[in-house]
Amino acid sequence: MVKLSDVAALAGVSPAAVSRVLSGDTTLRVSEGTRQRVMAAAQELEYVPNHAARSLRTSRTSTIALVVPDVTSAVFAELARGAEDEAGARGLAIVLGRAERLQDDREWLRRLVGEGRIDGVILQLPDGTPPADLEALVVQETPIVVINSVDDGPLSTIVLDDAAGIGLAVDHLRQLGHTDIGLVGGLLGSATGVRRETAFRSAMTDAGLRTPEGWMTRLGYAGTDGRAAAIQLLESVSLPTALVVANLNAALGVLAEIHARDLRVPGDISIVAMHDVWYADATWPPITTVRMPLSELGAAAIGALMPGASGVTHTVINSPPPQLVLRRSTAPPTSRHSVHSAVDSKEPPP
Amino acid sequence: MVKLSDVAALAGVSPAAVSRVLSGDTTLRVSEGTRQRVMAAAQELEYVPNHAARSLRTSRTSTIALVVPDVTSAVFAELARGAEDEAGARGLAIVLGRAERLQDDREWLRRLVGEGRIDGVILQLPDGTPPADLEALVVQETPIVVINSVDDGPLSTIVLDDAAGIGLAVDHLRQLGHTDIGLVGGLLGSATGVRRETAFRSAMTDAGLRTPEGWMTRLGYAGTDGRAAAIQLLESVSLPTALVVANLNAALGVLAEIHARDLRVPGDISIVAMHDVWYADATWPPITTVRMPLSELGAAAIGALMPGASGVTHTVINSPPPQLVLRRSTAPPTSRHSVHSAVDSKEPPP
DNA sequence: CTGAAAGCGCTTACAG
DNA sequence: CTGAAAGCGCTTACAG
Repeated sequence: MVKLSDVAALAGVSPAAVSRVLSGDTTLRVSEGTRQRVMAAAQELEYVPNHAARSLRTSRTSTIALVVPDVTSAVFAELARGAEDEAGARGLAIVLGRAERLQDDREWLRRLVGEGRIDGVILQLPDGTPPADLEALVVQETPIVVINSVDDGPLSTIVLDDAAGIGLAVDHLRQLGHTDIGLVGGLLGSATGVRRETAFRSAMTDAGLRTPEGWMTRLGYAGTDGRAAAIQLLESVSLPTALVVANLNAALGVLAEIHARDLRVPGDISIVAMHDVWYADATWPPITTVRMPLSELGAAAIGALMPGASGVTHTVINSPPPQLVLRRSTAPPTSRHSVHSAVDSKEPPP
Repeated sequence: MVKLSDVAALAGVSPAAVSRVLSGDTTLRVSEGTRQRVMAAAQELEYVPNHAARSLRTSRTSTIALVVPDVTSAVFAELARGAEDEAGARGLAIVLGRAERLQDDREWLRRLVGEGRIDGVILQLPDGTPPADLEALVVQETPIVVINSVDDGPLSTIVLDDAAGIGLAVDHLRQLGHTDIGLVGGLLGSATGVRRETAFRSAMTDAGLRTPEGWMTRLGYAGTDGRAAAIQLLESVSLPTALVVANLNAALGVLAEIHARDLRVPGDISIVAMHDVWYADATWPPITTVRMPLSELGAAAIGALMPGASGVTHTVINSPPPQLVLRRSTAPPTSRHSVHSAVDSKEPPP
């Protein structure tokens, strides 16, 4: 490997001068002639600075850890792309980690940080992580930003504008004429799940509608969770004419169960799901979704870890705003449901 | 950060002694008493060696780059898990990269290597990468292993046992009584696609069956590719009673198109797909798949980059062997197809 | 405007 | 059996 002193020798200057020229200079204390010679020499030798040496000297690693609970989740791919692009633009590398490790091997992140291998951590918490586990992370002096999970607490957070996204979904169904709308929600204890359910309730209230408790499930974001939710919902006495599904993964399960019962989407029931991923367009019918700014979330997370960023902040990403991606899983309700059945299903005591 | 000399001071020995004790010692030239004192001191101070310093000294980084074309692909998640577990066990970190970057920014990998940030590269090539691009990678002295793509050439390769997987799928359909079997294949120019098509042809031949060219498509692995393939297939004069789909992603698209035409799976047509991913169980009907040892592939790739590994090798992962995951998309053919229609569709010249 | 020197925190021949 | 010393390749006060 060619090193600084090689370039210096070729350019006829000291290594220090080369270092200064190549790093863009602090106070530009180099003559133009010298600068030219140095640049030419570096180019000719294809000089690339050694990362370990630089890191040892500066205590900066230009590396960020991206820790997520589930690489197969609907949100990961786009999130990772946003983070990667931003990282690339800043010359940072991204180290991948699974959030399970935080539990399986509590030393893992601590070791990564302790070894001085990373400048910061982007962390998406598994649903329902207790606040105590958050506190445990805070001790490390490495900056951490928690994404797509909690939106307050002792660590910096960045979340999506869940209220806007859910609002869009509800509005869409309203405009189609639906009044009986159910929610397939996230797991009880999921921070995004809570935000989305709250947003759903308030959007319904704003529209002058009510949703019986029986039309809202909280079983989680996975495909099987959606299937379980659909089983539960479809056994209600009365059915909603439309469902807002808080995550596209769950929507696949919902769709499967509806098919299994020989009901029709959107004929018997309309579906809108949060997050737009390729397979929303590869199901039958293709699913109408709300596209959320996930790559922007990823990019913002990188930004939040840069030296400039100050203290603990709580950010909501709402640019570009959530966008409805219209496909074929939503349509006006059919006349089968002629009665406005949105009433509280208060069951009599047994 | 506590450093080696701090531990040495507390233990009353030289830094050199601490280094030797902590690194497991070369020739164990330390008295038991000293070793105990050193270990105790390191533990008490929670000493973690600085990675940059060690890396600068040893020229090893304990970091592997994992470069893939598509994080949303059916194979990525499990592959990454296998690689990550193996890496974790060896104390390595994994840096994520997208294969697009190899084209967009040809400097990227070169820079990563040049900076001395990685010990090796695991690379899954985008379908149809020309061999010349492979040669370009070989110049770097950092070990590279190409996975899940080509199975020979100037770089080390690791692939799945595609022939065994496809054989399993064909056998399953045969046992159900199918004789008219089509193939939804990978992109023309996809190395795995070619292997799977070859395997399909030979499995059919072994079974004494023939598949007309019109029942074999080569449009790619994505969901939309599967949809396009289904459109093409379903417009044949005669239809096969079953399809082997070379990738689960494409199978979603196939399923969607079949639904769109109001045909039934498996009533009208059976489907088996390669790769078992969560959404195979979240569609309707759930899709029968062939599970391939992807996490083992990931782990093997890490192993292939370790110092012990010698020279260019070409490996096929076949343990555990591919496994049929029976779901509801396959069934015996219905009597509708009474005639063995597997004949070459040699069209007359126009 | 530029160079000589120190030092980041390790590891490892080389002595003793 | 253990220590003193050199050096990995940088960056950056400090001189001049």
